[in-house]
Amino acid sequence: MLRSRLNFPSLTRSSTLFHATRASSSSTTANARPSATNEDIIELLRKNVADEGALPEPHPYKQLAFIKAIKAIEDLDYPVASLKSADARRTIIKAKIIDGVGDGIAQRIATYLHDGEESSLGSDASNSNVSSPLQITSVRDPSLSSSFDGLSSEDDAKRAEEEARQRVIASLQVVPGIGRKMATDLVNEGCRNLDDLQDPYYRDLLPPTVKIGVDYFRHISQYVTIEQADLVSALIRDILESKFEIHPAGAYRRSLPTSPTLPLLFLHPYYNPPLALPAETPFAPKYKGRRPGRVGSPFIKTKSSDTRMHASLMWRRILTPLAREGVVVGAMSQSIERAVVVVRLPGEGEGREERVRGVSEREGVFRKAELHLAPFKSRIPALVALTGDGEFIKDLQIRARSQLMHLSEYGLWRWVWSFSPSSSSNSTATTTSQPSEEIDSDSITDELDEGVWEWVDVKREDELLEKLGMAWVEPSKRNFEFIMGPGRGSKGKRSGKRSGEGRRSRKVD
DNA sequence: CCGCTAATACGCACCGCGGT
DNA sequence: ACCGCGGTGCGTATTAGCGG
Repeated sequence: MLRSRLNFPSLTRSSTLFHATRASSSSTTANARPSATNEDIIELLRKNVADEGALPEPHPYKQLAFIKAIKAIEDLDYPVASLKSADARRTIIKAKIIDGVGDGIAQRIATYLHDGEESSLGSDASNSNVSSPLQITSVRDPSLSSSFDGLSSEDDAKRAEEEARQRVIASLQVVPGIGRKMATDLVNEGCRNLDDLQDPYYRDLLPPTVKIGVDYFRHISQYVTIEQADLVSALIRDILESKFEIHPAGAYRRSLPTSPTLPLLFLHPYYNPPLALPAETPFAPKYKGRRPGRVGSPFIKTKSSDTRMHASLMWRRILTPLAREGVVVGAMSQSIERAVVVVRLPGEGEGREERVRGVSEREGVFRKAELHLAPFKSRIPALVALTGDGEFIKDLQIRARSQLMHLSEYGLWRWVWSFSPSSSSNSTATTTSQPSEEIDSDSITDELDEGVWEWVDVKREDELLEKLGMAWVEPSKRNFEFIMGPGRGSKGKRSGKRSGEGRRSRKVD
């Protein structure tokens, strides 16, 4: 039961079930007529088996599918009718949480449950009164057209109505994961404010990650203090197996008093996958100068199929134990090497019981954390990359490139030519092969791309900085964005830069 | 017909840029 | 200084294809 409150993929089935049954029992009392028993449904499916068998060429797997569904429904400990929704289309979706029930059988069940009502499959009778844009106005101003018949006042009303609508759309977007599109859709469905999102009707429309956002956005929009960060990291260290090395990074490691999120770096000696070489040669940069778009945040965020995800260390040894211990409440995004989660701060002297209860009662203080799992051999570059800040990293990467090296959160590589400069007849080749030469990507021809990236092992942070020609910089002094200031750097819109110290000359070499 | 996987489509957030 | 636009990357939802 506790587990079913989580929104991780492997638990999606049970959690959906949890919400579905509760939702229907609480909100659909008006139209729910759970007269149809599970036996009725089974009877219906038995008939389907027989019908299929009566055909000249019965489809064996089809029959098998019906039989499998019958078995599943027999084992159910709740009435299928409780999955019935006001909208037949949503009944179909809900019915599919039963094992062995897919599109076809779900449709049959829904048709059966909704039989006799106007709103059968295909027609949207039940939907029309919800999706109408007039829903908002009819709620806000029931006497819209009846009391006034002057044209101008009607126009005014319309304008006011549209403004109200836009206000609602804007207000919904404070929830992380809800943008313009989703907010507009929700309003079109009749959602009138943030509180409505708690209603199972709208909740069911949200992807799991956004549900977490809805539940906790008031918490996770608040900054994490140093004390809170210490509290959480200590508890996590305590819970996870001791082989894990855990480093709080980001603004916390830079000694800023607060930060919008808590980045945690996890290292485990067994997690040490082979690394891909840098994708680009030093002479074929995808972009000249600064890369467009936002600065990528470290570590793999790309897709990971459910099965791979659940086999992963991130899932089995980090997220699962932390959820079980009442620390991780839910995930807003997750992949093999990176998860953005909501964590609950442990209360004074709380044990596991109290923490878990706090999570299920939604009592306590919740904050956002980023969990990064790095390959063990990437320990140092990962630590540097996660400590930041952006300008400091950018500076390091520019230095690396100027020395024909490549720095990422995964490692440091040195470019080595695969041909000997003396054997080349091309004169430009010999000159540009000197690492000290200035790189001018325009004048370089393709043949010069021939070379390989060679791994540069670094054991300590100062070693990495030194290899890039930089003297040691304390983590607390790596707030370069602050130093750049409004004069040089383009943006000064970070709100969490109230700390006046950390001033440091930009020239570090 | 179900359920799994891989490929594809889509939505969102964010950044830089140019217009105001 | 601010706003809207377009491009980019990320993550999720959706779809197609296939074995059972």
